[in-house]
Amino acid sequence: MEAGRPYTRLLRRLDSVVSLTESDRRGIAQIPMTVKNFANGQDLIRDGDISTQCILVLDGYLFRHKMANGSQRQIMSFHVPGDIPDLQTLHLPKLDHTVTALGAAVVAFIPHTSFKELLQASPQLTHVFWRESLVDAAIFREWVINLGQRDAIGRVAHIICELVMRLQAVGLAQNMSFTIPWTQSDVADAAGISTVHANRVIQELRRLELLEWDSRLIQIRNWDGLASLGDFSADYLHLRKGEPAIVTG
Amino acid sequence: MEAGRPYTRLLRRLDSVVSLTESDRRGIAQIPMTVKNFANGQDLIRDGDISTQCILVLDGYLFRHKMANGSQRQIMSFHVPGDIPDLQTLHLPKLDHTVTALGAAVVAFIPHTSFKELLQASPQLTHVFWRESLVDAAIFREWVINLGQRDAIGRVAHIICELVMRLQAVGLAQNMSFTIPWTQSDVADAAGISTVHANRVIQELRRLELLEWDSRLIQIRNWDGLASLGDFSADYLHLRKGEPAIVTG
DNA sequence: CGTTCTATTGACTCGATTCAAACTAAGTGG
DNA sequence: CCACTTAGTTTGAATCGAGTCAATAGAACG
Repeated sequence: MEAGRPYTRLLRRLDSVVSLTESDRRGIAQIPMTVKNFANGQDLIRDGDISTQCILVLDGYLFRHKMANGSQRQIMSFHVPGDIPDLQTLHLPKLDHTVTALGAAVVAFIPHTSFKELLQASPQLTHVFWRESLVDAAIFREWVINLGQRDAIGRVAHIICELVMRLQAVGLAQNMSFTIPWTQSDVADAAGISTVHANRVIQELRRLELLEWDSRLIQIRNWDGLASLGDFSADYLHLRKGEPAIVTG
Repeated sequence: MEAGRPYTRLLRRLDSVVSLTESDRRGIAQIPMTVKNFANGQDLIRDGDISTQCILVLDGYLFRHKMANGSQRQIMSFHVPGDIPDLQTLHLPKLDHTVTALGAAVVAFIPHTSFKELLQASPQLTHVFWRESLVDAAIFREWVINLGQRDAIGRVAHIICELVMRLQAVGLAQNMSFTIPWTQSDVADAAGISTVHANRVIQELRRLELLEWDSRLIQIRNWDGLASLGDFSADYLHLRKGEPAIVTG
């Protein structure tokens, strides 16, 4: 497990969005972070909690989910290193869903108080983090489309495409392949389909030679085919280096 | 059509979230706004556009949507007076979906430049608008659950419940009833079902005496029954007066 | 008063779920 | 090292919710 100094992940992520000033980089490097390990399936924060700190993923995966009708779990997002899955708690501290570790995960906790002080002092950083929270929202919009308009195989293909792109953006999907410690039942709950059908869809993806999917290791074999089946276009991820970040003069 | 001074809608909306200072209220009242009318079905901004201003709904409804697989439309949100459906363009100016008028609508355009100046000058207002954009995201998360885990009738019930609550919050759903100029095909595209099935589901809602649905006028007859069928809980709307908004000292 | 939406209905089809069972891999403890 | 357990994957058969196609009925519009 690579972890390094916790803020490195964050800096590397923000660098992909905007060029930070030296003062902003120093501010981030000085922010207090508490590193902690979580085991597979462990909840980090739960639906209904009032949060006082933010979670920065350093290593491994997290996912956000919520129960519908009391028992049916919907996974609403997966999170990769560099993500802050509960950034919204900065201004909306009451949780309306649960954040859980997918496999063993290392995270850093950042107290809201110091985070807010940092943002207060820098319009540039306010822009970058606000933007991050808006990309988060853009991803949910795409998931609405995914669940509302695509059939089962398209949904799963789309989820894989998104993960590859996001992992690639932080240097974690070399050669279009990555490992993720999920089960087919996790895939099913993210795609809004049954576990049995998830299994059939995965087999079909293999049969079409779009990818290899051996337990936890996924290797894309035909990106164009997969992207086309999943109706995937990376626009909504807003990955490229952004527009000028200056707020005013 | 009630419109009044355009910023009144905005102030009234923000008041429900936090208590603004006199200086913030003045700042909002002085922001330049251009009022414009739109006809049913007219696009305000389109997928791919680069936006330089924000849209404040004054009267009527807007909706956001995007095509999947080239031809299937998914509606991802409805917007009521007081909403700023493209608030995200402030930091993410490239549109990844289209905003369209649902029926005749009156909106105010707010230039990004003046909006950003205002926010730059007030941490309080930054908090309030950032929060608004996070509630927007929370609503998308709930729609992910809606489309992923609920059956057709539950989805439509949930959408109705959400609309009632949001309209009520801005004083536009007296006695649990409201008018909205949509067609059953719009409802279908929001719920991710076919038009024919939307029709059957609406008839079933009537038959169960949960509501009356005469063309454009919807009157809830049994809120508890409707909310229970739609597995609705208003938590995710984060409607109540918020937590202290002070960012630092 | 015809044209164009929109709503409604019936018949048929299909994608996906459910239920049930079998199979595989990975521990765990004796 | 082997019996036993448990979690996860795979398969088949029956069923069902929702889609498609096609036709009709109403409402709205110019």
